[in-house]
Amino acid sequence: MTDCLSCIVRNRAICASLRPDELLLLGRMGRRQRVSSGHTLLWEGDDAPVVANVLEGVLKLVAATADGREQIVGIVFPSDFIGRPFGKESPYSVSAISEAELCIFHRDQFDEFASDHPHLQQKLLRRTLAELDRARRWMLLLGRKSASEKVASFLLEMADRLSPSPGAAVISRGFELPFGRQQIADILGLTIETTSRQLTKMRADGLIDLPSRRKVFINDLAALNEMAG
Amino acid sequence: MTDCLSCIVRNRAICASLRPDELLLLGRMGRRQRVSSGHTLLWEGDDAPVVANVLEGVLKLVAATADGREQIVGIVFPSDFIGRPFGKESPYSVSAISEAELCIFHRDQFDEFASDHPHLQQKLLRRTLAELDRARRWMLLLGRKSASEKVASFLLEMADRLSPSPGAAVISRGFELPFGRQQIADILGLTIETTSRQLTKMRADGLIDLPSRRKVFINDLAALNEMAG
DNA sequence: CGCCTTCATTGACCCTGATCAATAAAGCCG
DNA sequence: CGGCTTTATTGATCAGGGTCAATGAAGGCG
Repeated sequence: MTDCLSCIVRNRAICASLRPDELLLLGRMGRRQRVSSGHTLLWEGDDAPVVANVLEGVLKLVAATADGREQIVGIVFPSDFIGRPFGKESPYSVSAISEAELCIFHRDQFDEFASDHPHLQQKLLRRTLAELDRARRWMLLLGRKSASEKVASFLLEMADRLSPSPGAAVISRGFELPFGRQQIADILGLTIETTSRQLTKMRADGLIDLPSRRKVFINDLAALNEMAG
Repeated sequence: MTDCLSCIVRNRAICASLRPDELLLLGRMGRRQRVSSGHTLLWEGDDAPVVANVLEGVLKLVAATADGREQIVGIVFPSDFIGRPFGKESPYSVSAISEAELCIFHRDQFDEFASDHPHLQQKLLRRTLAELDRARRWMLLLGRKSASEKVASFLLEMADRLSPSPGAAVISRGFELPFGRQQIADILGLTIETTSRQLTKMRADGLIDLPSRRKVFINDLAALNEMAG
């Protein structure tokens, strides 16, 4: 079974409004694919003939300067969308930062399907607007916040986005970041050293615990919120 | 005549796909409004009961930290859209930075109209995707570029966006920025002093001319491109 | 025209975060 | 387990850009 019905069906955020026959049609258009951590699906500036729906895993969107400095401009979690419907080339590269499972569509085919299904298009619009809001809040962080404010904001955002259900007590149970230190630095517009120092200081001050490289416990949520500004 | 048909009709980017009767209906829903420079239409965090279409003038989208640092997260030119279709509260404030003329719609009414007109919704989706791409390129600038790279990138982007028609030789004729120095600083995540020093240096190096406070001539486009990275 | 306000430029100094370099701790695999 | 690679931490130093302060130039208006 090469189609992608099961993954589409699971993605209720996008497809809740489709009828069963429409769902079936969309599912048949998709192709399931596993990608391994570190693999780059799309390169910045290349033609992007596909869009995809993320089932499992985490991916990053990376923009880079000519001399190799990198900025992560988006983080893609399960049920998020990759690629540029109605677009041509991808303005950033897309790489998996963990094992991931995708449902891939030919862009033209998907665009056509979307054009014929206003409800799907409306869902896409809502998600894109939400993503734009998130990007803009991130611009405030990148342009105006200090290193400590950046790291505190990052931990709070991750505690929120990594919660399986909204309001779940992911904070009290701690959580596991899908990123290494360099990737956190690339998200925050910092160096790996500054990121590490800030985390170490927050642990020393008792705000957080770092039981392993990627695990985080938040001890003092109020102080962290204060710190994030 | 309080309706807004003429301004809607002019906005071909959004409305090119609507039939004449649909256009008329949409035009009747809108209300024309002039706003003066400096006036804030929407406040960050407030409920935003309207969306609007910009006819004339320039507006800024501003996000701010609790202690008052500001970052401009979007610039709104004529034919652009303001507000958050399908959203509730505005995550940033919207202020006019020049005399502006808008066509304002009640959000609920507009949402309903959009839901019934897939072509309009598709246009909105395309614009939102383009805006998201722009925001993400800006994140690279904010997170990873030096002051001189930021200012050079800014001048090039403005030369491009202020061209009346794509490819028009706005560069050779020079152009007038709709921003003061503080606003440029707020766009680039710099201070006004650093912005001023960079511009002065570029003029001293012969890359640009600054015949008046807001006018810019680009003398050496290649060098500026090089500098922008 | 001349006063006054706003906006921009320039200078001196300092601090945050980058850079360079060394060490330490985890993961990986035979 | 022990060697090897990758990733993270820590230290020392430096510089880009922020901060504070003064000056200068434009625009607004009676």
